[in-house]
Amino acid sequence: MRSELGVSLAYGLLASLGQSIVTGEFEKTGFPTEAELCARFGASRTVMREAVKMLSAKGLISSRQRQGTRVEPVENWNLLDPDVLRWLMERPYSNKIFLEFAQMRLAIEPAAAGLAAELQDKRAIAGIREGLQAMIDHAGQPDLALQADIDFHVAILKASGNPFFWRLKPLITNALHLSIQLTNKISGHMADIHAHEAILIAIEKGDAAAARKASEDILLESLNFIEKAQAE
Amino acid sequence: MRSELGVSLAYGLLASLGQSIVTGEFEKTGFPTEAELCARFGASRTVMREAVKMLSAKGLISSRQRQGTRVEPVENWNLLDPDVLRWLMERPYSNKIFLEFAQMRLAIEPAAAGLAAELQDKRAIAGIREGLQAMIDHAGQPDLALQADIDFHVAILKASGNPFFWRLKPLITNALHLSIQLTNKISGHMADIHAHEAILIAIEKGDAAAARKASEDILLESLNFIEKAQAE
DNA sequence: TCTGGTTTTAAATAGTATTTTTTTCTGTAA
DNA sequence: TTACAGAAAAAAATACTATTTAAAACCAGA
Repeated sequence: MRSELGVSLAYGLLASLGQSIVTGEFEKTGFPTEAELCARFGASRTVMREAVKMLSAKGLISSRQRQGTRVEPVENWNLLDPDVLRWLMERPYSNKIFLEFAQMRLAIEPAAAGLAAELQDKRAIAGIREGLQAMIDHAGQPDLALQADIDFHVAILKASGNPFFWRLKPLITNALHLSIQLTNKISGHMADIHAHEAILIAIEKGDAAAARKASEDILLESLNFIEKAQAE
Repeated sequence: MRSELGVSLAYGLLASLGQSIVTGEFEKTGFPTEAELCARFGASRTVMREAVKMLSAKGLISSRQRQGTRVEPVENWNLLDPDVLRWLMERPYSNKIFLEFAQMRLAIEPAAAGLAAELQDKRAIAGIREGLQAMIDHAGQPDLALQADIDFHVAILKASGNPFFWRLKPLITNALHLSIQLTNKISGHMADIHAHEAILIAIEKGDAAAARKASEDILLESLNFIEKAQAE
């Protein structure tokens, strides 16, 4: 059996099961046995086991002989795994995750901006500038502007030179995608170009403290905005 | 064929291959084909494919029909995956990763301490206090003291109430394990109990700014220490 | 408490399907 | 006759199916 859309069958099952797990679909019933899963999806046991193994590699489930497979408690999930993060986003989101994202960004991004100012990786800094320029160029087109906004913030992670910061890219990306859904509800809101530019200028000058501060300012403003929107 | 030590065969292969990948063992030769891997490890194709699928779930490799399996560039690895992190640690470490860990801790931990002060989760704060007490009790025993130190810092992540912070536990744990190897070389060095207590007190008082500051102080001191040690 | 049966995952084995690269062949034009 | 283009065939690798056996853990009954 061939899955839709070019993805392999195992990856299709991975995505399907992953989403089901994060939406709590198996909370009451428990995770099905291999045989049940095969029957439900019309796949062979081998390929189903591959999907199950991938899920267990991401911490979502664990299997033991005779006992079956069960969904792990959320605290064992690899929340920073790009796939897990995406599945979490694809379900109807709660206000809580909004706040959690904002808190993470507030920890990560100013630090990354500070490191970028110290490291002075010209090539990476050029990437930040490109993001800013795209934000300016596409100010009228929400979709493109959002992508440019994301590119800008992600470029800062990259410019930090620390691969661990860089790996938080999916989290930042999702956070921005989410927050735009919220801010778009407020009429006429758009990203503050000048505030973004302030980060870039500080990084280019090599002023780490100013870069941290400028990044923090944007994020606090955004947090403020989120809280106001949620109060309504 | 049964693997050593009770772990299932697939997980044994996962660990073995994972380590080989992060140590760059396949850089020159390219990743072997399924058939070669089976021959080398004396395992069936099924179980080998399960291991390979888990590795690809962690971003370390990718497979395509006809083309074989290849190791992904490092930037695609899920560095924050606990397994990947552990494999990275099990290879001879470089000074670079030391610094990268310290940078991450400096971003994460003060933020977590600040959130913990705001949230006032009494139960979780009690966990921090237990860690501190264990540090005091086992001051003379390096192994136990290290574990207590780790427990203390990890408890702060938990007390932040943000599951994304909590998920960075493996990173903090590894960072502390690594840094103790370094600091132990310096005669008579031991964790500064008073500095740790300052974080706890600030959190208990609900003083987020002070908690952030106290956490930052410890980490900067530790960073300082690392730089001094590396200079030698 | 032991023992045997049952259930469920773990692993092995063998074979088919699919995809993509490489090679080979062939026909046509110079 | 040679050169080249395009088509066809072959090959190599993973993707998937099917089936069987093994091992572990639980449960029931003696």
